[in-house]
Amino acid sequence: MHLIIAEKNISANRIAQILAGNEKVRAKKDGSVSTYSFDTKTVVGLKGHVVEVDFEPGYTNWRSETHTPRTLIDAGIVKKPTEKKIVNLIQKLSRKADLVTIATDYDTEGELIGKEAYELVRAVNPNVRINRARFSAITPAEIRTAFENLTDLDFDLAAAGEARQTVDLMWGAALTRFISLAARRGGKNILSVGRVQSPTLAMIVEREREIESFVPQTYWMLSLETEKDGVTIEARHTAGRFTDHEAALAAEAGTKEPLVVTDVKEGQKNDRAPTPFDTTTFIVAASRLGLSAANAMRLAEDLYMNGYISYPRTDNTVYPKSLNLNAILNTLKGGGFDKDVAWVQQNRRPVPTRGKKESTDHPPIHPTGSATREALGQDRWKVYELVVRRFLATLSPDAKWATTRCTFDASGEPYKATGGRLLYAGWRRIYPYSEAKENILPVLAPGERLPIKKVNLEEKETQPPARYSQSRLIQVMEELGLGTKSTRHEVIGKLVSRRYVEGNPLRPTLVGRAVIDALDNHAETITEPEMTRTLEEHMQLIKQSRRSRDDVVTESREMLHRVFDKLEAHKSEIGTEIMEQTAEEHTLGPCPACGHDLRIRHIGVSQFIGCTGYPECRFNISLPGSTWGKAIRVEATCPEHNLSHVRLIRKGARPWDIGCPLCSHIASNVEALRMMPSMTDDLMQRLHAHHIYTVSEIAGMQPEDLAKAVDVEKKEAAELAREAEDALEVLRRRSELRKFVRKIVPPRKGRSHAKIIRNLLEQGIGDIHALSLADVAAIKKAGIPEATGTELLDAARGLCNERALREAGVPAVSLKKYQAGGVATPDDFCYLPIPYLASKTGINPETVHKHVDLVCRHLGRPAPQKISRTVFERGRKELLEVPGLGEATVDRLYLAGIYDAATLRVADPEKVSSITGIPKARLRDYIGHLK
DNA sequence: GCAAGGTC
Repeated sequence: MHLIIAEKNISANRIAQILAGNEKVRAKKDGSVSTYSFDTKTVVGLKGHVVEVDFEPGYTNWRSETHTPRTLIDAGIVKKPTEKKIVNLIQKLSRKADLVTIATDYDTEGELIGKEAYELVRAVNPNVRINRARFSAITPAEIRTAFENLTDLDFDLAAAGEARQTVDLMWGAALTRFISLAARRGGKNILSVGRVQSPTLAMIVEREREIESFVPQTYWMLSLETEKDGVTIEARHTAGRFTDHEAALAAEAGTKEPLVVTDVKEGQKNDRAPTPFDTTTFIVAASRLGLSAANAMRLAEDLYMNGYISYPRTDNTVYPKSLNLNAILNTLKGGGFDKDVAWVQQNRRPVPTRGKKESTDHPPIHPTGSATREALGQDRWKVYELVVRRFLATLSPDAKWATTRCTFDASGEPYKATGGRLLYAGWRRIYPYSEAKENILPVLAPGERLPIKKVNLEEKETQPPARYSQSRLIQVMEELGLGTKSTRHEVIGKLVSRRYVEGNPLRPTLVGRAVIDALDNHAETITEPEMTRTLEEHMQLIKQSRRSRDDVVTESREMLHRVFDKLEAHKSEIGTEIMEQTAEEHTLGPCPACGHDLRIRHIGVSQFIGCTGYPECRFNISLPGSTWGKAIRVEATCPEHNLSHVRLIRKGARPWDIGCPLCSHIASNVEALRMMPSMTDDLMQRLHAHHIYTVSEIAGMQPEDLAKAVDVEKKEAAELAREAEDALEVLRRRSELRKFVRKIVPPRKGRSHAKIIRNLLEQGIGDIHALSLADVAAIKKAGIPEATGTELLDAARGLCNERALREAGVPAVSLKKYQAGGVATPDDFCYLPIPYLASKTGINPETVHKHVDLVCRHLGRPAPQKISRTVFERGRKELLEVPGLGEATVDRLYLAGIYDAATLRVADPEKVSSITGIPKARLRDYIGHLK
């Protein structure tokens, strides 16, 4: 069997189809992994890297005393499978193979991925022949040629990739651990460091610094308006920017009629058709359509997986010879682009445009299938149309412009105007994404005199450099060689998720700045793109067998040791610097009570806003628990309280904007304060003026302090505190009700618990006790369906009964026995005869009496007489001696208070029968017997 | 819990 290993499933399938020719390919799924077989060949796709490098065991504990971050530099490195299913399948197939061909992508990572597959094969089949197919596009011609000219795996090329892996892992992991530990950050808040991410972050930080330190310069622009044949012409002073105001004013004053045309130059300009899309230019073009880098890539991958466009991760801007451009045009025919395709076929440029970069891995991004707007949906269609139009544009002729340059003299002051007219639209009729603005000047001749309609002197300021947009950053990263076509957009995502940067255009956060500061001061190697350049040079040498992988890695290890010499010497300094700089991230502004800073505090799952003046100042604002989202500070500030706004963020959920924490605190407590009977608007204002916002604060205050604060008598203050206590109690019960309802009523769309509680409150149901007394109709009105409502009522009643009995003093253990015997309510205790209770629960009648006595007393009812155990047992015996009277009947007689011969003898058969259901005749027999 | 690189 000939096993062919491709880089990914989709390539495996296409390689199989091409090699099989007319033969049918059998696709088989083994678990979740597909194989494609024909003849004696089987093709299987990897998933890129199926193994990952990691440190040898023993380095998992970040805080280990022996395995410190520095020891990671010299730690052994192992490869471990990340895609177990694929690894197992490859090895299973390898055992049976007599030839293995590695057919991964034609680039460094592809060679490394190929070598990983090679090692997996060798591990189970040491003797099988393994060779390599190299192709730069999966087209029939390329694939066939590649398989007719099989070569060997290039181990030097793969070793270059391995060197990169090792260097990245040890630098990244060691520095990440060091700096996170120094700044005491763990879990989700670690501070990551890496060869690509750190220089990228440094660029964003650097740009922000430039913006902050930018000093705007004032300058002046001078222009005039003239007119010919009713067309306004704007001409600018040839001096351009005037930095000297006096000079600008003088030029303005000197601009006088006559205005004479001094020169007219007509020319032509070629407007070159755009070059084929690689990943970066595609992302830039997509960002003009309003798509973020990550979104553009997601949509492109989707289109690729469904066969509409070619592989979207490429560095190539030159169509390979093997790519059949005519066939692609034919594929697009008949669809929504029919007219455009026909035009391109008729007017096609002799050779397609080509960009500066040419590589072997994949062709430029181009359409591969025809699609409709309906089938793709809005966003995918936007991207598909962009790819199609770009492809067509690269085959279209250049556009041509007629240009006019005109100079004027206004009594000695020189002016100029330029015009442009589109002579031939060429590619511009296909590709409307970049605007081409025409400015048509009227026909002018030298010596002609024109009127001056207006002279404008505009004062302007130089602008700071712009922040990086995502797409601009990706362009710059590419220029600097940072990251790859597949990873650049992910790096930005990583910086965002580490909360190093935010917004688009990208701004660094305080954490982002602090990390770059620390690294710049003590480990600048990792913040500079230079490191990537050097690494690439070294990789180049490895590829050419001029240096070994181990040699390059050893050199890198030594460098990292020197970096650690510096870092470790300044560990505590680095830590405090980062912590001090980032503390601000949680600081919101002045405490209303004492003026110190308010700060967001996170303690476990709970979070709140506290005062840095604690414990002298105890002012604080509670926040929802972190399950609702982590509280962070946001840009906006409350003009009234001068506090930063707060937001709760949670993965996968929309952010919850709390806004000004103090405004929100006040608003959410007004209702509770109004529950106090003596509360007035005026009183509330006085409380707020003293930074007292909650009923619990009022309840917790000393009357004299409260009296002083709101300027009332001490007696009144004491009354206020009492009212606050009552309000608190109501609130406590309300919150208990909320929890209770939440536990029993499952949440459903359009039926939020908040809404249910509101409805219940409207009906006067404010706690569990009130709920237990409600009827199903009322519950239904609150928006709970009947079945759930009944369940809710039963649960509420059960809980209230149990509470009443517990409160009366019935011990928990006995309570369980009563409940098991069907005795659940306080009424049961008061009205059921003691012998019945004792018999039903197996509890000693004397104990039962004690419980009944407790409950009756609690309810203010008279307690029944005590029955001793001996009386009870003797009575039972007496009753059982009556002929025809059995155990079951005795238990029923208990219900009517009959427990011995004496009580039975004096019983009224009529009454007893109605209670117990025992026929009157039988009762008369029993009584007759006793008499 | 760390990187960057493949791919989904």
